[in-house]
Amino acid sequence: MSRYNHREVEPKWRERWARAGIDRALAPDEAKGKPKAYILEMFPYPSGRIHVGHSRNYAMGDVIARFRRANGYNVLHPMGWDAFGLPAENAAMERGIHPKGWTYDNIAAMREQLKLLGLAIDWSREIATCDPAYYKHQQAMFLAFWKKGLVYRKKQKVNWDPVDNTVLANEQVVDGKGWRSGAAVETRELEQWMFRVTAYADDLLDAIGKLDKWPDKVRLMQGNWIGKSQGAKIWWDIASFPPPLAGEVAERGEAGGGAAAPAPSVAFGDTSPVNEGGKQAPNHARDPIEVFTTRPDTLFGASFLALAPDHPLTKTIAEFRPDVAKFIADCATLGTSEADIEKAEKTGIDLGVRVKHPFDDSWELPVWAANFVLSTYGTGAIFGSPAGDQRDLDFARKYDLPFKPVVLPPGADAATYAVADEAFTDDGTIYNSCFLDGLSTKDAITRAIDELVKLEKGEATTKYRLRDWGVSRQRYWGCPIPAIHCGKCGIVPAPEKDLPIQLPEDVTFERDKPGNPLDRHPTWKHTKCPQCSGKATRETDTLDTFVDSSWYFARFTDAQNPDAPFDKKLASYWLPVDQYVGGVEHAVLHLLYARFFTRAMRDCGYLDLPSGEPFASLFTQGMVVHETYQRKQRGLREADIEQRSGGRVEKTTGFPASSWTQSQVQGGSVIQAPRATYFVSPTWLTPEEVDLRDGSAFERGRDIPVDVGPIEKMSKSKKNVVDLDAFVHDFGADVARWFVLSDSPPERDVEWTASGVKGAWGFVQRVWGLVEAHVEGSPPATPARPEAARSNSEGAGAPYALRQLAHRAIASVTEDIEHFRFNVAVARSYELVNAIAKLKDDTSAGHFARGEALRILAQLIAPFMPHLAEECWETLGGEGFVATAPWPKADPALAARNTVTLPIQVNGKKRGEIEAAKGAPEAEIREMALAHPAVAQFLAGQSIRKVIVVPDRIVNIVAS
RNA sequence: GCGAGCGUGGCGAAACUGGUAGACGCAGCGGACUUAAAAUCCGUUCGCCCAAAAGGCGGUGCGGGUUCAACUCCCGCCGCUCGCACCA
Repeated sequence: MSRYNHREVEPKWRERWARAGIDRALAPDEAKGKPKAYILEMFPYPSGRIHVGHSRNYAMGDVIARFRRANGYNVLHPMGWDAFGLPAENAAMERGIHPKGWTYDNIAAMREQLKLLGLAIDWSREIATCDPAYYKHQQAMFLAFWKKGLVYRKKQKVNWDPVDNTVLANEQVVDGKGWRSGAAVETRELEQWMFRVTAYADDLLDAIGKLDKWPDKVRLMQGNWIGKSQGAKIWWDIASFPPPLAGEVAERGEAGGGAAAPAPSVAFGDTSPVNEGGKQAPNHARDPIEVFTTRPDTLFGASFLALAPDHPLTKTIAEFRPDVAKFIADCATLGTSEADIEKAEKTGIDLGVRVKHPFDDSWELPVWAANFVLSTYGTGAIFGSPAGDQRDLDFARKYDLPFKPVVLPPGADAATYAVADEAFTDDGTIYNSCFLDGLSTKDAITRAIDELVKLEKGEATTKYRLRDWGVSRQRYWGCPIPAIHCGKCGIVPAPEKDLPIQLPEDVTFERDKPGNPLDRHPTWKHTKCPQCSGKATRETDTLDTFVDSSWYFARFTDAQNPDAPFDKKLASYWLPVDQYVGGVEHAVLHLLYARFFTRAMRDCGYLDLPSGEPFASLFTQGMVVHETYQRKQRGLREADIEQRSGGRVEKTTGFPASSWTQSQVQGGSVIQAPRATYFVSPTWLTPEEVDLRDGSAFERGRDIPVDVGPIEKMSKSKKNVVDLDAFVHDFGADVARWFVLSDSPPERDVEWTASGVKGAWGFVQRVWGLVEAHVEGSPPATPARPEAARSNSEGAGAPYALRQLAHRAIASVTEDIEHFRFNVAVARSYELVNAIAKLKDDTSAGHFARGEALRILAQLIAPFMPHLAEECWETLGGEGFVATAPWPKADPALAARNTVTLPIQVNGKKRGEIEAAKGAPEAEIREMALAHPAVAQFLAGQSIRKVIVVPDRIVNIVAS
């Protein structure tokens, strides 16, 4: 018996598959009635090298793709590269190489690595988003969106990442820090290119309900992100300004402020003004204050208005009131991290302004500025209704503002009910509220809005947390935005015939010169205005790379089309993606943008896809995690680290690291390590550099003890990665694939361990051993007797039992793959192998059963371990490729159980078992159960009160 | 704070719409083969009681409940993970 040699077998089959072209997706007219299946894994960023952690995602998609193909589907399973992005520029700065060279080198290396895995990918459709042949179409699409009014420019406060020197979308800011750099995000005012995602806010939200093959978690996250709330806008008329300032403020207001620039240009005719914010400057001194609320029913409980610190009126007042100016400044220094928000006290300042209550002209309320009001949500102004909102109540108590309850909790007595320290925020009955008295919360909301509309003091409205997507990035390595700035004509679209607008290759990257190399380029941006032919400059911002990944799945349907992003018919045939596989980290960003983009493409005529949904089914897989290792440093000890911020002291235990800098310490808190003068940055070691023996870890070859750190997601930075090439060389791609799918449910993380690898390796050898033994063993003297092959219920004996088990394995594995229970499918395969190994029967019946079971096994493991399966299939005399052989069908007669083992319980405890024919009548079962000796013994001296027979399941006898 | 998910042997985990808890793998233990080891194969492995077997008792984070029957359903806690977060 020879050892299975993956080093020969694996490349051999990959070559044969490639030569036969079995992975190519068929054109719709070639498919001849085959249903289509578009299987896609989130495409990788070409960061350098692939490690085994990446392989899980692709292995899962590949199992599904191969399974669908075996089941007669026309499968599209493509691969490409999300190739624009910052790491390329950082590499350029660090190593003086060009981002393009770096990216394409990485792509070449990673393509070879992916091929090593034996994935059934149609490589003829490979794309890279940095290829002008790709981004040309993206630029054209940008122009089409622009024409449709889905693109505009806006001067707005943006999230500025001071490390990456670029703007971030709201979705890219996590806990006040850049999602990539981790640096605290600053606020800047910049002219931005925007995508009007909010145009689809309602549809994006409603359609979530139809995405029933998406994880609930992701649907929930998207719903929260869009954050729809229905309520009312209310306009509060100004009653008075504080006397000394009133005249002055009113006068300034009269002058119109002049802050907002006039709209400079209109592109594509009147339908789509490219600049927003060019409206008539509001007069903050006279215009009513607009407030958003979801609870207009509590209007009679209002006791104050509160404005955001950066609300225009607050700013206006601040010009005359140093204390208000100081308040604004104080609020600005406050951090935005969760810890800061939690600790920050609610503070405010009376602006001296008074407004009239919309329902009662004589009722005047004070206007405050308050730090807890957000300028970015709603209108940046609220009315405080302390009895019905905890925050308002705290605020009112602190500043001695009045409050009265207006919502009576169910069952409470109006005469005695009072609000103390807890606001009542639920629904109830309205009282103390004039014409709303006696109404339920729900009815009162409607009634209040009706009244507001009648008085022209407000209207019903819907607010979203979702905001438009700012796509401008001040970076080089991205898709150039096809727009031209002309002194005369304003901002005009680049002519379509000039696309692609290509990135110049002769650019410089210097660490000390932040900013955009495109902007610095001596000639690139200078061009002619397409309208007046005068001197003009190109837009030097590039598109957020999330734009690139928002439509790549559509490009795959027609990847090499030079004239269009894709053929409408082809895209309509393949889309939506039937199975999308990727990490949860994209639950909001990428998936939301892609959903927006698909709708926009549909509405611009690119696609026939009524739903606008790109991904019919989504699976979010868990990561591969691994222990981390750190070199022990002399003098480095664990220490208690005190972190003070505000009045609170938090103690943590850890290693003080020199990489901690003040800027990473939020809000002026101080990190102290009481005994520590030994700040040492950790030196991470790769698993290869570490020897594990006797439960301790040592640096390989040097016998220096190593600290074993927490188990974390495999990542380059922590070095806890296992390189794919080396692993495949040592153990083979099949072992890697099998292992990442076997140990944990796919949605959960799986820990990469040496013992797990050993198990997978052992399985490969065992399967091969059985196949070889079967083929080499002396064939039985007589040919298989007919009864061995018969698939009816008359069979008996060990060979027949094996046949039954094999056919049950088919049924089970098929179900398991359908439901993404790969770990269970793996367990079933082990059971089958165990059973095959156990059959010691050299008769022709045994031989026949073993051969059949082995062929079934080869087919069942083919999606997981395609190389091994192929080698076994061939050795067993299977026809063609196992990869393209039709998926086995379980013979119902064999898979079905004709007898069942029924446990007999007495009072819920198992006391015996009986064998009964499947579907045997209840009365018969009952007799058998009561006759069971052990059961009878338990029943002695008791009277039977009830016998429950669950057909083919269980018998429970209730006795006392 | 709000929302979601999870909690099962030494470990990763199974258990279909409530019906034999711990399939399968790893590690462990015992054995075979070997001069020996590795590899491979066979057996065994939730805990407790009993000399052993047969058998019994307990057992799915904790406390209650529904049910003939609960890992599964309901109520109340505890713990962990993730997401959102001063959202008006």
